[in-house]
Amino acid sequence: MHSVSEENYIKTIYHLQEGSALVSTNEIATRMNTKASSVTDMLKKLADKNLAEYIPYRGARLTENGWTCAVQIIRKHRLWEVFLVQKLNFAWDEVHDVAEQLEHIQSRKLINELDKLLGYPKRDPHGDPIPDQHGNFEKTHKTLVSQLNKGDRGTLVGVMDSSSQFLKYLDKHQIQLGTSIQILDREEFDQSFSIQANDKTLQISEQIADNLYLKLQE
Amino acid sequence: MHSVSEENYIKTIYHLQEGSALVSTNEIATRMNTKASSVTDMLKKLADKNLAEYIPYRGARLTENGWTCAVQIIRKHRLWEVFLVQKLNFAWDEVHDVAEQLEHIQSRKLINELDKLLGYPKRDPHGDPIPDQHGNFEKTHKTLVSQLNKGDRGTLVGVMDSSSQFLKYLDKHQIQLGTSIQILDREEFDQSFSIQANDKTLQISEQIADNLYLKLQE
DNA sequence: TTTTATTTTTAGTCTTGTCTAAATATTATT
DNA sequence: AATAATATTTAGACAAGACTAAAAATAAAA
Repeated sequence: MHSVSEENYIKTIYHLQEGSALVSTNEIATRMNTKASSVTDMLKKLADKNLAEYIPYRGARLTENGWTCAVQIIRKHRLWEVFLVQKLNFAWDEVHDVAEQLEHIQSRKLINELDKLLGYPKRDPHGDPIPDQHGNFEKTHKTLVSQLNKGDRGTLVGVMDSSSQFLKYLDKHQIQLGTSIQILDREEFDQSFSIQANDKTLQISEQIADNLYLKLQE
Repeated sequence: MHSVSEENYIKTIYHLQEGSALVSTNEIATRMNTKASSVTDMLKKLADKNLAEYIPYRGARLTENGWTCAVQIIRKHRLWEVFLVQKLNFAWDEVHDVAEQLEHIQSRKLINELDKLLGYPKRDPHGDPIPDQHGNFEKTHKTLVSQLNKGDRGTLVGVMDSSSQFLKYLDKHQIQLGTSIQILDREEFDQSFSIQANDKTLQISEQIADNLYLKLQE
């Protein structure tokens, strides 16, 4: 088995890695609130264990092994999130920290039974897909609001940032997964948007538009 | 918060401590499969944090603080055990190791909501009482079979050893919590017992008799 | 293409928790 | 009460993970 630390690095690399590109030491350090030197140390360890490929001064990427491992951690994280919301009355902005602890519990049976208890959910409370036992999961095709144009419409299917702060903002404006959203206007000056949600018009900053994923209506 | 290691020591001392007596370094070491020297180190740490009172060469006992902490860990452990059995189809001999991991998850809300989900159970799957939020729990008065005499009878309310091995033995003989047991005879030679359970007569060794708790019938 | 700035790595240190081996206390035995 | 046996502590070492500061490599700018 892998240590909690190793698992956290694997998860982080997974999230930062796009395709087969290398992830830089600094990116990992920033994301994990740690120092680049610590990352270097760990990348060597992960490479030794054949979980990542590490090219000095260039960065790292997950191996097949590492990828499999990452997907299982993410499966656990997301299933626990569903559990917390569905069974334990957590709000969607409260689940992340606890799930971060729970995702490291080691027990195949535990996680598969949890999956069954929850009815084999396909999505977590933030709209992210949940891998099954074999690591397969739906690829969502979703677009950031910040990349849309006037007139586009769709429904909210995910959020980029799942910090409590951001989710509370959405709650305040009654925006949740499934909410129908239309782009009314785009302000060139500050890249802010005017959108329609819940029959109300709302001004959102570029930063917010950068964290909302829509599934477009064709 | 306390580290996982600290929590494990606190829990162990709690289980070994009878009344306000001191628990010896060696007892702790044996129970935890570790070395006496490691225990000494940790006892100093726990004393510094005011979780235990440590008297060199004499042993240690929990402080008020340590006791409160222990009870909360035990509350978590036992609630998770109930969850695993009731909601995730675990057998009573499968829960211990996983609960041992889960008991260290830090979230007040998590554990209280879990308690609610389970209907505020009073006992875990091995018959041990579950402390409430405030640390209060039923004191069971129970007696080890090994201390009973010919003719005594009662119902099984708990087991001392909750290892998978032992519990599987009980399963094999269809002995479970609530099973009515009568002491038919006691063999002076090897301290073994002849008991009646489920309308069947069974010979049990002293070791087994040492791990079964009965609530006596008056 | 040098020079400068940034990124990454190395070297050395620290903390937590563990271990072994040796030293010291305590308990049991004669 | 002296000696033997057992229990406990100290001293020193190690592994995992993290950090700082300095060195080396890469990227950007002049």
